[in-house]
Amino acid sequence: MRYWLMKSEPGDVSIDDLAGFPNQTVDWYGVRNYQARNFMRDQMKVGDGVLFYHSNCAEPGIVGIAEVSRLAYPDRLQFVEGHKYYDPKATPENPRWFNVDVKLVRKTRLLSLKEMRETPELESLRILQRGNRLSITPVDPREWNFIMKLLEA
DNA sequence: GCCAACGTTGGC
DNA sequence: GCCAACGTTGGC
Repeated sequence: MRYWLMKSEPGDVSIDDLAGFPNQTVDWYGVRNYQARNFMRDQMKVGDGVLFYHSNCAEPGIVGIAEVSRLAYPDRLQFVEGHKYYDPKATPENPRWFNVDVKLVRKTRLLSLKEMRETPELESLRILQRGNRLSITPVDPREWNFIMKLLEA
């Protein structure tokens, strides 16, 4: 069992969008970075914990807890010609991009990027490291537990 | 909109 | 395989 932080732009899929989706589940489409893909394809298991993070918006931060609800499978959009996420080098026989399904556990208060930066216990969070741009990053169990406590408060 | 940081592409 | 050019991310 691992823990992850997954960024989503609320203009694309927000926590409220997720809450309104059938089964409160979304296929995590559109990842086109190999490191992030590898995390999904090679490491994520059903039941892994997910911090749902709003990025590229007015109030960036963690807004909910979710879980991996389906193992990685080929991202359908890589095959859709003309789509933003189309990849001409991908074929159904040899897909390049994968996604898991993510299911909402519960919405939380906003744990803002600012607050995380001001919290010494979270210094080691990957997302806070200089220059980090990865949309999916592993979260240490200690970091996860600490964040769970912060979100209860 | 700016721009630092970083990933990808493609000529050589 | 190098590396300059270009594209993207994402906070501010």
